[in-house]
Amino acid sequence: MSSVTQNTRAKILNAARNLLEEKQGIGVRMGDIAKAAKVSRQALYLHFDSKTALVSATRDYVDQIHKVDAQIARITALETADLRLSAYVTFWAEYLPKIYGLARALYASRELDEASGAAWDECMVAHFAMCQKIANDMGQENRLAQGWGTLEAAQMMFNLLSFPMWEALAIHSGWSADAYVKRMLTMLDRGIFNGPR
Amino acid sequence: MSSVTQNTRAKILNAARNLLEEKQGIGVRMGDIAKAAKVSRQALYLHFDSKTALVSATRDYVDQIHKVDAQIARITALETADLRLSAYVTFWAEYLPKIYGLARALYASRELDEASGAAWDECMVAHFAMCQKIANDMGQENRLAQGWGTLEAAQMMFNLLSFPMWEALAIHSGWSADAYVKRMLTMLDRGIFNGPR
DNA sequence: TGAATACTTTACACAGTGTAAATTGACTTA
DNA sequence: TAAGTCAATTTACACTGTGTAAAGTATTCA
Repeated sequence: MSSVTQNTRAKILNAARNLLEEKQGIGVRMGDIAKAAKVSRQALYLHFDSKTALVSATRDYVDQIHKVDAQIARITALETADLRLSAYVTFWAEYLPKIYGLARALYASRELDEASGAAWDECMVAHFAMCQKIANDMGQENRLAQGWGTLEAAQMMFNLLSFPMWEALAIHSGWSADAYVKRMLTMLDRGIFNGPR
Repeated sequence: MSSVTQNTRAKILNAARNLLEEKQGIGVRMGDIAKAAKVSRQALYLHFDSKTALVSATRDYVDQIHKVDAQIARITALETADLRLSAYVTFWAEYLPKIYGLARALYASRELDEASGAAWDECMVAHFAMCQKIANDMGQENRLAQGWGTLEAAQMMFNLLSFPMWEALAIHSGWSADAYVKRMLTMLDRGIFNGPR
């Protein structure tokens, strides 16, 4: 009757999510997730083909919880490219800490197996699309600084806002979210785009 | 008589270097290196404690071949911070492709074991020191833009010139070394430092 | 002759992922 | 109540790659 009747798939996804965040994405084994979800390790393979598939599904699940799609839509609907840019960087700085463990797990195994790499790339598609859109809009508004095409601008922006860059600055160097946003916008505004207006 | 009498350690280091570059740092096993060096897999452990130690030693060896120390000394000796900055970015853009496989191998295993992480960090110490030095010099010359302290400037510079950033732009996005240098200098000059003079 | 050195050979322990198959228990349907 | 279905469990094992251990071989040196 009550929502206690959680199905196994959801139990696994929750356990995976909690464990990945708790351990910051490193050294989480299938057996650990199974134990946390109170199912057998084999049950995991009944629902997901591989560890990569599980982590990937967990990311989708978390994105759903955070209503990422709606947030992106909101940002896309903003009036000017400037507004979209700063809203997006702000969103990004709030989003990354929420999925840190998950992102780290995916990013770390990215090089090791084919499937992980693909899973990571898939995550990054939406991010790159947004960067491309903003760079495009800036181009339309004639705001690209000397020496930048829209593609190169998008690529630089994409990498400036990449996960490893955020991790290095926010986690390892201890920058606050505000400092991160402010300085990233500074770099973008001064480096790639012509000052507002 | 001839230099054919290469000792085993050197044979292993050469094999490791060639294989790592050839395979771009991914999927190179101890057995593969042994085979390439024409020694037994166990001989590797006679000379190096672990795979991480071997890769790390290979990096030292390659740095020696490329006379990295001398290059760094040359750059440090330049007159102005501006000259040092552009010489360093140029050096970096020439150096990274030469050690791509090696760097990728170290970077990828960085998260997995303690020792690899330490080995990577050790590589990065010199890089960060140079960034710090340049940011410092810029500060001395009163060239830091509004909103940047020397530490934050050094951190941003360090990460802008990080391996994953270079890899993304030069390898994945296909930027030429020239384009990389030019755009990085643009970002640094406009984003962090006040224009020349 | 005999000891030291450097390497080889063979064997194995260990971790973690993924597969396979037989078994259990609960719920459905006739 | 019996048969059938489905999800999960249990147990066992294959596989990969790193690292360890120990006995054997070949060369050099004294």
